[in-house]
Amino acid sequence: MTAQLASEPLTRSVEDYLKAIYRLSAEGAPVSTSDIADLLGLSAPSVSGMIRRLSEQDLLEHAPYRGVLLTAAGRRVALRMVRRHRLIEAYLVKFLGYSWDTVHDEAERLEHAVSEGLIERMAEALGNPRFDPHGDPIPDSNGAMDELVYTPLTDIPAGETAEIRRVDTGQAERLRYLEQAGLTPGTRVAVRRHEPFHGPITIAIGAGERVIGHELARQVLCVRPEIR
Amino acid sequence: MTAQLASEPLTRSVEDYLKAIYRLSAEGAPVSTSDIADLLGLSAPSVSGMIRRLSEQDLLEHAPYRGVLLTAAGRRVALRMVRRHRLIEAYLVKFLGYSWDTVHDEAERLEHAVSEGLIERMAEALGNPRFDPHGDPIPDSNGAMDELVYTPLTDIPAGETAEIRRVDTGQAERLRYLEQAGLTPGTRVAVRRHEPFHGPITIAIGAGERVIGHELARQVLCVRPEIR
DNA sequence: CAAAATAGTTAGTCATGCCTAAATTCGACG
DNA sequence: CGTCGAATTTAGGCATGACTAACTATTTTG
Repeated sequence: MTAQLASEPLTRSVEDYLKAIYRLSAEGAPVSTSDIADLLGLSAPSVSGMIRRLSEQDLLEHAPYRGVLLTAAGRRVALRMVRRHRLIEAYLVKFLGYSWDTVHDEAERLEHAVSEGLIERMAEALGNPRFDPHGDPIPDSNGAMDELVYTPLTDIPAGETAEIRRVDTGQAERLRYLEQAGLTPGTRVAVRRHEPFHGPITIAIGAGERVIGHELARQVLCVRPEIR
Repeated sequence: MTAQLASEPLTRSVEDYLKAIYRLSAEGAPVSTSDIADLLGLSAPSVSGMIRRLSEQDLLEHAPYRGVLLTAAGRRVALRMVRRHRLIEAYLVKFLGYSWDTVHDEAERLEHAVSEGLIERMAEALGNPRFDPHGDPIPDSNGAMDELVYTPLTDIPAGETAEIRRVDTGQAERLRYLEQAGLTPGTRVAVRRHEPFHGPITIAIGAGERVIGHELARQVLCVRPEIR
């Protein structure tokens, strides 16, 4: 257990870097300087400098010219920020009338300012939810969280909306089709109509509508924007 | 009207200085460098430096060796912070189970992080209160606020608590008595018992109890910790 | 496989906001 | 009216965290 006794307080910058690196290391691969710079909107040398400071504090490991990986301590900080962010979003949507798509910026600032005690009170007021309004899992105070449960587009009831998360096909032809149709991860769609007997389904996306065959739609994996 | 169009964003420090200066200028007199330094826990040279920067931005006026006064723009910023602070305290007490005396630190950090929109949503959820849990008036979004209404200690019902705000006597003997009894502005007391026919009243203060004559108690002015 | 393109790092600068030490100013008092 | 002491300001330094310019390592490609 890597204890982190009596560490000096983390700055807002440090928290943002660690959260960004956590997000970028979903694949388990080392994270590049320029990916961090792009995500945070900073110059590459600024990131290089911060990487040095963070690795001196054992929050990440740096192989020069190769990239960085979070240490256990760094991941702990990142997961604490993820928990804060997602709980704040859930709270603002449930109790203060924010909508799904407007909470992000507010949470981005608040996550650095709330105390541990306030976060736990908010969690309790929400009934200790395990997922946020975007369907993303909320880590518990130890950093453990549920896996995301993806729902195929075919299983989203007509009239509901969902966000595309993963496309479960390797066929280039299908990927190309989905791409030009705008059906990429991160896109929100509303399901309009299911034809019976495993027929095509009609969805609204942005301004227009699309009709998707059942077989392809089964490979479009979504999350639904509910607080569960 | 001193417009403040397209000003650069204010830092947390700047907001804290302006709020402190506002608090210290209750009398309308210029505020001294050392009073600001004491209140914020900073060295006098640090305050001197910040005063220079703030007066360059026309947030305050500085007469060297004489003290500072807020400009209209500076007062506007200060009142916005006061509004935020008091609304946040009220919100945390009403909706998240904080007690009167533990909200301050949390509000102190949050007041710099919440957006204008969130503050207004919180105000609305509270029913646009005009006073915070300490009885202090909450400025409206234009900076206007009600005067504090003081209640004489004699008018606080038995069983209730109040905070002493002002002592309305100039008699040194009485002031000395109140001082040694611990009955100074800022002290919280609980009223235990009123003797009939304008007799003395018994109050609890800290650990012990005191019995105060009716005439003197009438001059001890309080506010009551309710959200009105 | 070498050169060009790309990615990453080092060097040096700047703004903010804090500090201590050393002047300076003001006001009071003999 | 001069001197002493307290308050204030100036001078100079430091940490954080950003930037640009210049250099170096790696990867891609003809």
